[in-house]
Amino acid sequence: MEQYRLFSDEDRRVLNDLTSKRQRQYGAREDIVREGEHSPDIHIVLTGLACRYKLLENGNRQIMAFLVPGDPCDSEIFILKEMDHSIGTLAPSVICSIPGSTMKDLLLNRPGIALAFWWSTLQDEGILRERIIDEGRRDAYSRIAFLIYEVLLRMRMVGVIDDESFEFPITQADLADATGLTPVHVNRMLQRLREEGLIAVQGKTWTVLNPAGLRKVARFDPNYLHLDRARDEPESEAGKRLRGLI
Amino acid sequence: MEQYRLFSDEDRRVLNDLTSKRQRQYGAREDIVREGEHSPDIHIVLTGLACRYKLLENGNRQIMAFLVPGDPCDSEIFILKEMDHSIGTLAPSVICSIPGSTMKDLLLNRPGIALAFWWSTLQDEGILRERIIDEGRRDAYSRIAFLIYEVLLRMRMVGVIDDESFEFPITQADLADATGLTPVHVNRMLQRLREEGLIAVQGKTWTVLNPAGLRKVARFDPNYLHLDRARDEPESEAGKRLRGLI
DNA sequence: CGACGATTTGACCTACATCAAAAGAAGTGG
DNA sequence: CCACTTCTTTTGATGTAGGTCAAATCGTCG
Repeated sequence: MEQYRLFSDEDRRVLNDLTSKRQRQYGAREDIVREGEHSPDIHIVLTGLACRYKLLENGNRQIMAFLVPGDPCDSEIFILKEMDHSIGTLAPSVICSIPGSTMKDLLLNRPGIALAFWWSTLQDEGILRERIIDEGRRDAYSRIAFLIYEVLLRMRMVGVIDDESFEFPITQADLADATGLTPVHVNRMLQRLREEGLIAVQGKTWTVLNPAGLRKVARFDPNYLHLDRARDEPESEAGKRLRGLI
Repeated sequence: MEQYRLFSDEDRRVLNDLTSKRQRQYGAREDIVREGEHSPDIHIVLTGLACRYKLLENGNRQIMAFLVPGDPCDSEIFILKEMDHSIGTLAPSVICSIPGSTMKDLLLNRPGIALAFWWSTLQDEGILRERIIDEGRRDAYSRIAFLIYEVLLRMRMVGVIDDESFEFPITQADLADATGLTPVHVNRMLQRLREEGLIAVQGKTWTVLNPAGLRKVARFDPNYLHLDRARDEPESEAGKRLRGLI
């Protein structure tokens, strides 16, 4: 979250405090909150990989967003009666939870932290909107390229990687659920991306061999991630490092 | 916004005050804020119809959301350096603006109003997620049915209509931009919806002849709109009226 | 009335889906 | 360490929803 603004020492202390308590280890493919339940807490992914998804009547699953370390899952969700989607892990992950009452307090009484959460929400919305464009107007090949490029960037943003390789413990079927394609077609598009020398996959480790090429195929414009920081805020070190990539 | 929670008299007064100032009349197809600009204010649609959209490199336009009267456009957007999408009217509309500084103040110092804005943001996100499912997993016919049903419901929510007819001054090309289909195909699907006796369109007035039928075709589950109000909040009159429909 | 945008129709084409089966990986237990 | 199951990836053949292109009709507004 510090991507967006520098916290005061006090804010940072409060956040570190909160996230170090109430941690829980999840296995792969476990639900954190389920559609229809009320979620009294909010959750933050600390390590691993999670996603928002929804199961459809016909048994299909649509993954609507990936959640990488540092991502808060719905900072305001506790005010709702029930979840309109589920959140689950894709890989073994550590998730921490913060009680809704504490969140409410933070959002109303700690402007610095509230601002960071707002930024995160806005970024989330941006990502959702971009996915709509993706599905509406990009073909399968660019769509998958886009998704991979976005994950690369987000993993770099939060500092879990430093180069072009990242752990992405996901199956092609998951990717199909996220892109609205069939697993078969995802497979063919991935083959093409590999043939073109854009990416390489060994086991769960994905490597972007040609970031510029992948970005071009994806027609990726990172403005929706709002990496340019808030107005009138000094740039963080992490931000500077990231700028090399985009 | 009162859909979500009842305001105190004081909150209502503040909001009425703010929205009655700084109103501006827009024609059809005018931009309110453009991608790339910084938006120091937030906007609220008072009458008419607006949308969020993005122009793509190839000239295509993707409409990502419709904004009906009462909808705040990005309550927190003023904290960002620049917009990642544009907001424009589809029909002549009255839009009011609230300065970012005032918004910040409201969000931090008026819990009642802040809560209503949070709810609106969460609903927005829900709508975006639903659109992703729509494009990813529903066929063209249900997709259009879904969109129409959602608009009907949202118009009823905010009380601009009382029955199954509503002003929806949109072209089939707009609808194509919103669904990720071609105008030609939108046309054929609309014909089918009319043949099946589900809807009728005369000019800019759309009528849902068979709400239950349309809802079934759309496989519409309204949980993502969170009409069930907040936890532990008494139900509003508007909410009760609406419940008949869903 | 003329003109320009919106809707409609028809013919044809392609990206992706569907179905089915083979070939690899990878985990499990003996 | 090997047989066995089960999940994942890959390949091939075939089908179809929706795209593309082009022209005709319909509305509406100056």
